[in-house]
Amino acid sequence: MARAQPLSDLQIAILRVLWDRGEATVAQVQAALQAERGLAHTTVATLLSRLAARGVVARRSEGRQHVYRATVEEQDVKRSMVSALTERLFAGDPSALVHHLIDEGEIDADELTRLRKLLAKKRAKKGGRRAR
Amino acid sequence: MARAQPLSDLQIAILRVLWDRGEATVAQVQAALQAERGLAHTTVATLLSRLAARGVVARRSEGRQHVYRATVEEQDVKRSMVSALTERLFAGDPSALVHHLIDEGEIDADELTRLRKLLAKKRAKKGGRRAR
DNA sequence: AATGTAGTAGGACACCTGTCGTAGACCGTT
DNA sequence: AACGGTCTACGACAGGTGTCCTACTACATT
Repeated sequence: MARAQPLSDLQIAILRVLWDRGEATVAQVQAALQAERGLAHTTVATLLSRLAARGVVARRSEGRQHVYRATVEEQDVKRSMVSALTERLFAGDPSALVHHLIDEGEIDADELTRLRKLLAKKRAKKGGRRAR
Repeated sequence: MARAQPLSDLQIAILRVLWDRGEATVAQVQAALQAERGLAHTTVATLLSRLAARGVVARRSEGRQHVYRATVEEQDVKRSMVSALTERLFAGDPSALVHHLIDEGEIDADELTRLRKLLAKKRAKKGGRRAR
C-alpha cells in the first residue's frame, strides 16, 4: 500500500470525490469541485495525473477517457494526517488535542458523553483490537 | 494580529522554539533544532527572515545579531490548524475528529473521563465564555 | 592596525503545487 | 471525407519551501 505522503488541501478535495464515488472521470471530478473551486478541466486532469504518478490514485481507460480511483484509504489518510498534526502541535499526545478542542468550546459535555458511550460499545464488541 | 497562513512543519518547529523561549537568536534556534534536523546556520537564518517577512515573527537587533520572537500565538495557530484539518477531513465536525481518535484507539475511557472532568471544571469556573 | 570570527544579506537551486494553454488523438455527424 | 467536439498529453510558469553558499560587515583580540 502506498504510504500517505503529505497531501495538500486540493489533493484531499480530489480524493474526497473519489472516495465518495468510488471512481470518477476527470470531468466528473471537475464538476464535483466546480462549486468550491472553479478549476479548468485541464487543471483537474493535471492534478489527477500527478496523483497517479505518485501512486495515490490509479486509473483505467474506458474508451477515450480515464476513470480514476483512489488507492489510499480515507481511513489511512485520516490517521496519518491526524497523527502528523498531533505530533507537530501537541507533542504527539492525542488527549492534548481533545483537550484543545474542549478549551476552544468545540466539544461540549453532551458530545463527550455520547462519545464515551460509543467507546464503551466499541470496547464491548471488539474488546480492544488495536493493542499498542 | 497577523492571520495564521498555513505553516509548514519546519516553520512550526521553529515557532515552537520561539514559543518555548519567548525569544531566540538564529544560533539558539539552530541549536534547538539540531537534534531533530541538522540545519545549517544560514538555513535557519533564511527561514527566520522569511517568517519575519510574512509577519509571523518579529525581530530586534541586539548588537550584531537578531533576536526573534513569534508574533502569532501558539493557541491561535493550533486553533486554525486544527480547524483546517477538521474542515478538510471531517467535514468541519470536531466530534467526528474525536470519534476518529477513539476508533483508532488513541483515546481510551480513562482519558475521556479525565477530559470530561476537566470540561466540567472549566464550565463551573467560567460558565461558558465562548458562546458561538 | 591586522586578523580572524560571528553574523546577516542576498542569491541560487531544485522540487512541489496550483493553474492553464496548446497540440494532437479520436469519434460521431454531416 | 471533412468538421467539430471531447479528451488526454505536455509544457509552461509563478509562488512557496527547504537548503546552502558566498559576500560583506562589524567586532574583539593580538
